[in-house]
Amino acid sequence: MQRNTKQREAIAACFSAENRPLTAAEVHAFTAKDRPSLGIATVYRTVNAFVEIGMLVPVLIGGTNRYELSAKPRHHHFYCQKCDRAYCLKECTVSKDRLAPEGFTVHDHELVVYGVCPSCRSTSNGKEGE
Amino acid sequence: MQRNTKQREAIAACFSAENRPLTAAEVHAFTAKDRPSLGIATVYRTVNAFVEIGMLVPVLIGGTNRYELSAKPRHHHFYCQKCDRAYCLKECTVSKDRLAPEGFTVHDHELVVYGVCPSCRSTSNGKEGE
DNA sequence: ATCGGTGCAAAGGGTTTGCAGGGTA
DNA sequence: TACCCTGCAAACCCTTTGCACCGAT
Repeated sequence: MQRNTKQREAIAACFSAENRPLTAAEVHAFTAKDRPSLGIATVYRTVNAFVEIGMLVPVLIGGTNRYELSAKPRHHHFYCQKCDRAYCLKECTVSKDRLAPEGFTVHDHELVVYGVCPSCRSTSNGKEGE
Repeated sequence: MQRNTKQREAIAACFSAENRPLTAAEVHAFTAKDRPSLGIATVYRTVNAFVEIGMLVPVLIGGTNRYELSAKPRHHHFYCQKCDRAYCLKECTVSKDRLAPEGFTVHDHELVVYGVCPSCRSTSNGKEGE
């Protein structure tokens, strides 16, 4: 049975607040403001626990693992090549039929759009926080 | 200027022979038959060099980095969740317009289909362990 | 008082890099 | 011969794990 701790609350809050796929490092950075002692290992363990209970789903884009709230309709993602942030896009527009040829069993699919996000485009900063 | 070595030949041959995105570990395993002394570091360096000269392109799916020949028409990929192999699918069928909302600059996109490949489906071999 | 959660540090995979020696041009 | 390429090992980054302590129930 899971217990409620301040750390878990802080980690869960990140996902609600950002509403986009986050890496463990991003979560760790966000929680550092309120709970500087919260270790990166706790972030990983908690995130994995949240995935197991179905609260988060893994989003594999951009090399590092990301996670987002599972309570969202099917959608795809945008990856900003400047700031390495992932964003959620609107609902899925990919036609489900014939995604793969005969012989392949299709379980799922993911569409990732690469480019530059509005924040990076307007400020032409790069890998900066906010 | 690049030099032709047996190692580089062997590495390039893997991509021609397999015609699908390969990880460094996969390339290393293939070359091991002919050139057991070829180190994994050489695979990484060579693959990165091939990307720089435009011969290979990175394919970021499934957690580990993969690479494929760039001399192929636009297409997407299938990732087998059993054997961890990536395959190339037919040409792109995603409509290019409205991939992202206002404010986002779109450079590229990638559609990944997850499932089980014919080889794993028929023989039920694969990674086992489930 | 339990027993899951946390912090720290060390361990584990994947990838890169430093260095000395080897092979191509 | 010159210089790139290679092998090996150490370094790095991301993620997981061991262990002792903390704290929610």
